[in-house]
Amino acid sequence: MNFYITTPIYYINGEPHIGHAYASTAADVIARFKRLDGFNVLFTTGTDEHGIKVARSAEKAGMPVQQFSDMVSQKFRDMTKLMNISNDDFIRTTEERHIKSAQKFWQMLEKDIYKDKYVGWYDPRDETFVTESEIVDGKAPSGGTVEWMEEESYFFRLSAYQDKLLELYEKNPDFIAPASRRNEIISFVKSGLKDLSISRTKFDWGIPVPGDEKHVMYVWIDALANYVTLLGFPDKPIDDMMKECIHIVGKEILRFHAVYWPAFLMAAGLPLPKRIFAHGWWTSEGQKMSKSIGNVVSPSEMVEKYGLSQLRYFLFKEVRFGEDGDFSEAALQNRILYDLANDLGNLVQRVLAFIQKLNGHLTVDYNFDAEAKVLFEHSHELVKKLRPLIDKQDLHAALLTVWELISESNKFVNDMRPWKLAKSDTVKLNKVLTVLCEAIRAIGFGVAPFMPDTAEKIFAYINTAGNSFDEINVRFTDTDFVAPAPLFPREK
RNA sequence: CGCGGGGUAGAGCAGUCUGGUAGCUCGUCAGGCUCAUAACCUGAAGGUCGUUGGUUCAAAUCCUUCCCCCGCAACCA
Repeated sequence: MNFYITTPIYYINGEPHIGHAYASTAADVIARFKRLDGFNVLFTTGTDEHGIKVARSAEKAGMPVQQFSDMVSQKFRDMTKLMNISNDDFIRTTEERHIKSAQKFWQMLEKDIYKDKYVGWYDPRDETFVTESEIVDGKAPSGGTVEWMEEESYFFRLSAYQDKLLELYEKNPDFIAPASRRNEIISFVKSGLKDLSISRTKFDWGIPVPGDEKHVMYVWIDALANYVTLLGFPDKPIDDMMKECIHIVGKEILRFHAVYWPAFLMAAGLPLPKRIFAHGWWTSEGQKMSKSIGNVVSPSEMVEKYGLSQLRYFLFKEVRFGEDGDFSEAALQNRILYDLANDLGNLVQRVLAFIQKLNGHLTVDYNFDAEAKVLFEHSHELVKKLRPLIDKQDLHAALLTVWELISESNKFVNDMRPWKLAKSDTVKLNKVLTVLCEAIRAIGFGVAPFMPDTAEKIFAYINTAGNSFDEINVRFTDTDFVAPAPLFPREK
């Protein structure tokens, strides 16, 4: 079974911050889950490098634009590494393979492309045309100063796709998620689609339009085409992967992905992705992230201060995926202390340290009593419960589900009192410890997509490879375990 | 008449689409356990679900009146 998941390709006009890390990590969690579940996964990310804004930023930085792009793109690559993102590929829109792909893509749209003259106001900040009514004091809605434009431009017949798009949304209720976003897009499309200007002549930092080299492609055609470039388009067939594709995007670029992109694909006669999922935005300590307030959250700072697993966990536990949320260090500290140290870390420690007291040897006994049987079954059901949640990108609910098993296991220890059994009933003790190892292994797999390095430690303690969910069905055998160290030590 | 989101225990939130004993996390109080990172487990207190009127046998949930808060400017997911 194939599975294709993408992050947005990040526009290199600024530095990577927590928002980029968030989108990439979300896609990473899903990709890792799917790999553990046996899927043939393609997981991609990259940078979007063309357009007048990048050209101007390079100018401001006093660098040749290509050199500027190389530099900023590298920062995004570094962020990917920092967050332990397991992407299979990293695309840059300035690469040869992409230029070729985007040009071919353009040619496949040609039946819906016509040349006309555009006269009116242009907002260079958003790279969009604005109407008179949108302009206030010479500024566009984005706040950018508008410029008068009178130029020849190619147009895409977007208006011709209005009904087809509405039909698409109708027939595939899950094409756009979460549902609230879907409604926004539908009402936008219903309000009427105008043809889209898709080329520029005012600057040349872009992909040349095939056959008319004084035009450069509109950045969004260029950027969206990355998703087919990554599949080897135009040299390889893309259908099998594209149909299984989930695009993770920020809510601010949902329109491009949920309206323009499927319209382009329909025009090109290419298959559509399965779903566009729009995530929400983070505020920082209750306020909008802003350079002037100085509260932009830096992923590298947070990783350094709190740890990678800790940060990754927080991003999906604190807020339901798809909604907006607030990033606060106090909240992060609480989650680390309560959820990670007290619940998860302490469970692993109390069980494995106890086994160390018994000479570090686990004597397996699967003839479970009623209580152990229940925990055993719940452990084996965990992945089954997670699967549908991951498939609807409900990462928050997935974590809650894992934590239910953690709580149940902690309660089980309290109820069974293995420290008493060690003195009175070693037969029962072995059963209790065996099922607890089963639970810990299941929890390790539940946590693995979110916190790969924490899962690795857990697996090392219980002699598990951790490469596939199938390992859950393999029974433990009598083994010596190494002494565990606390997973999330409290501060001294 | 601009658009959107929100007002549910001390705090942060779920539940509202598909009406039917108000739930979660943290905090507070009491108890249990002593294996474990003073961690873990159990119980209790605490809410007339912003306001008005209505529909209904029944409304946090549907319709209606009004009030309040936050975004919609910038770097940006």
